[in-house]
Amino acid sequence: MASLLNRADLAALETISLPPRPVPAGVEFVRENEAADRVHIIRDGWAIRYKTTRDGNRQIVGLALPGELANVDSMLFERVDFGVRPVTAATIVSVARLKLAALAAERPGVARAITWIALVENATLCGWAMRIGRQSAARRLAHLLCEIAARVGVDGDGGSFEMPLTQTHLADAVGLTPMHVNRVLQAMRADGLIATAGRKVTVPDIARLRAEADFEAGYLHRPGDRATYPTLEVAAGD
Amino acid sequence: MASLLNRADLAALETISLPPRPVPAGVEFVRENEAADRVHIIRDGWAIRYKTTRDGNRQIVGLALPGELANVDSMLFERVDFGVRPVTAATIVSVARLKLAALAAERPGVARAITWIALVENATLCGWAMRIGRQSAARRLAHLLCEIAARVGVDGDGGSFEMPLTQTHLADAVGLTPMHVNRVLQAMRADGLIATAGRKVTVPDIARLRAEADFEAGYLHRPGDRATYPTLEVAAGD
DNA sequence: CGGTTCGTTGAGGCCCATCAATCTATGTGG
DNA sequence: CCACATAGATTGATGGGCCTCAACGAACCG
Repeated sequence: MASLLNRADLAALETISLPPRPVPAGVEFVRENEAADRVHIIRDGWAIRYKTTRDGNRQIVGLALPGELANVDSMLFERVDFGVRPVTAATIVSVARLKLAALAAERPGVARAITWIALVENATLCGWAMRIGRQSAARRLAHLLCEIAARVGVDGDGGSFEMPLTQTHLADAVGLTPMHVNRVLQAMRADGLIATAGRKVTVPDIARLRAEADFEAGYLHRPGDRATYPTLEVAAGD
Repeated sequence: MASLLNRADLAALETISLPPRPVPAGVEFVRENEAADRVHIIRDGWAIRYKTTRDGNRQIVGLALPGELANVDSMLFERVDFGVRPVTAATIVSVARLKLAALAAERPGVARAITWIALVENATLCGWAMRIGRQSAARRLAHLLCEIAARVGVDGDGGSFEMPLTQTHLADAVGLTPMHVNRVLQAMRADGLIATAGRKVTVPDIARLRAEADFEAGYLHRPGDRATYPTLEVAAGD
């Protein structure tokens, strides 16, 4: 969010933001199928967006990492149809949805940033749908790990990162059972595609993992790919 | 699109729109993984958004029906990572992406409509991901039919509608093979959940189909659910 | 140090994919 | 108006990827 706004827009956003608030791990701070009157920014920790089926299964439909919005949808929709909860203890900053909508109406830069965020989520979800529908368990998992690595900024061989998701979370993200995720991860470790130690994941050869996953980072539109950011208008202030 | 804009915004949009253009069935007018410098509105006909895997499989990630945008993403992203093609012969109206972005920067109502559209696509994609990842073939198909019925405005028992998608399209939308789709549709017809005649689908008992599909229309945020549309600002002009 | 969450292992089975035809519509040109 | 081409729908046999059920091991934590 912040990196998409110039200084003035950011200051205006801070004016309407509530003070940071801690949320314990696992507490559903956006309730599935209930009204949500605030949009939340994850300041610290990881959160999952998920939907639950009537028969009790869960599908994770997105991750929110530090600096990202948990529920943009709430800006325009009174009711979101997914839940959000932190995986780890988290800190969030909240904004009343109508205030955010009003700010977006006043400030084109804010409106643009919101649209940008929504469209990146869109592209990400398209990819998830394609992989869940059309690719093997191994490829889905490899891709999820590539996506996470890219989002936490790991981009070279031997890079490692903290990965607070359990195998059950991974399963819910890629549409598998935890048992199968476990077996596939074992195979990936045996192949040397990844190494794990506790909650830390290491990628010895990122090109190989990406080849296995058929991963290309473009859809994430990360800062640094500013080639794709139209120069028409405001750029980041700093 | 039109129904989300007031008269003035709509007029402004028309100012920058190119004249309507026919596109034959099956012609990919937005190329997967290539630059797209225009946003297209489907005036007539149905189009599919899809992604292709390296090994040649296809996953449909969205439908664009008359009045809808084919590729909102192109407003902000130079390159989209999905392709779009009409299923039937279609007519489209195009707008240069930078002109649309500029219009959105000038007119909050346009920006809001674009965001609205992006967020509805988001909610729809979340649902698709959940069903592909977590639900049975029968439920996925039933839900897709419910969604289509809702989007074409069929809402009562015995309603019927033209459905130009082939069984292969349906398979690509729900992540199955055409053969399996065929078998599941046969079962649904035998159960009396649907009836088909050529390209026409009839739903004898929509409540039963929706129960089978676990369908709730809320996520589509259709006009008529205006309860969810914040009154903060512009409403439709007519 | 007992409870709880997470990871791991194994056996068995089902849902849906794969491969391979055949059948049916629709349309086209001679 | 019919022979033919082509796309789409249908059917059957077989197999595999992943699920289900059911434990057990390991790590964490108060």
